[in-house]
Amino acid sequence: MVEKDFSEQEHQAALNHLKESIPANEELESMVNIFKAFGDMTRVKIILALSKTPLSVGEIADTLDMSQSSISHQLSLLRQLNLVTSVRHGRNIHYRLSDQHIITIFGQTKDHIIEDEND
Amino acid sequence: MVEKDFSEQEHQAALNHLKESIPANEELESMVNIFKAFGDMTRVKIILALSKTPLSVGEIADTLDMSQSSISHQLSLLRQLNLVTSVRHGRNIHYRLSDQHIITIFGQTKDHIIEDEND
DNA sequence: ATGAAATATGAATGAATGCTCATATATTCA
DNA sequence: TGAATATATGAGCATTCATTCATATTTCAT
Repeated sequence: MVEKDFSEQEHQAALNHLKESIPANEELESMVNIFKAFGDMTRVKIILALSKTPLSVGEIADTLDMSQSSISHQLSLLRQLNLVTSVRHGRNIHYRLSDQHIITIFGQTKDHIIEDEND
Repeated sequence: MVEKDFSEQEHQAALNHLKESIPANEELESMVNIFKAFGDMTRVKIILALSKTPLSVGEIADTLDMSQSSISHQLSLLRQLNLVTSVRHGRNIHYRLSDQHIITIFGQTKDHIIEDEND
């Protein structure tokens, strides 16, 4: 095979610029961290619960049948990533999703899965 | 506080149905697994590279400056999740994204991050 | 002030995970 | 067939991570 066909040429062109086209670690890290946050059943459930209504830590723990401590740890992580915000109301602290974008991403992913099942 | 105000009533109503409104583990698991896959720098880079052009294992390893073995292991995981597909071409195996949905999800997440930086 | 209730936090532990190394498998070519 | 090239795979190791347990902190009620 002396001559490459056209699509092979395209491939070569893409290959040449590929290395530079991939963003540096620092730029990708926040995205990766958000996906990491979504990659845990407990956190996904917390987020789904908060998508219905703001909730206190205790309410989330009750809803998910999990310990207060575990939920609190996870909320702390979600808060660090700005995925949730918290406001104290008396003895309770109300957590809510920081933006609705999150739910859109969930929906998009569900779409991917559904498309997948139709094979 | 004898009477609850209106938004408090809404909250109670939401709380009552909350437990049932959260999907069972089996239904969430595939979503969580996809997010887990996206929650790793190497796999994100592989996906971004494949979003430009189909690539062989070796080409990916070269592009990302990582070992053949490591890339192959990760590709195997991405394949299990139907995020990529592979076709053998002679000695090489060409990997490609199984659908463009994936890139949409990445974009959506980037939007979330950008919105976030404008606080 | 004091006790109770809600939440946060640090340390410890077991499980999951990513990489490496060695090796197996598959394909081409001479 | 046999050597070379590309990819896959299993075991081992170090690290990360989710939960638990014990305890600290904050706020309310009395």
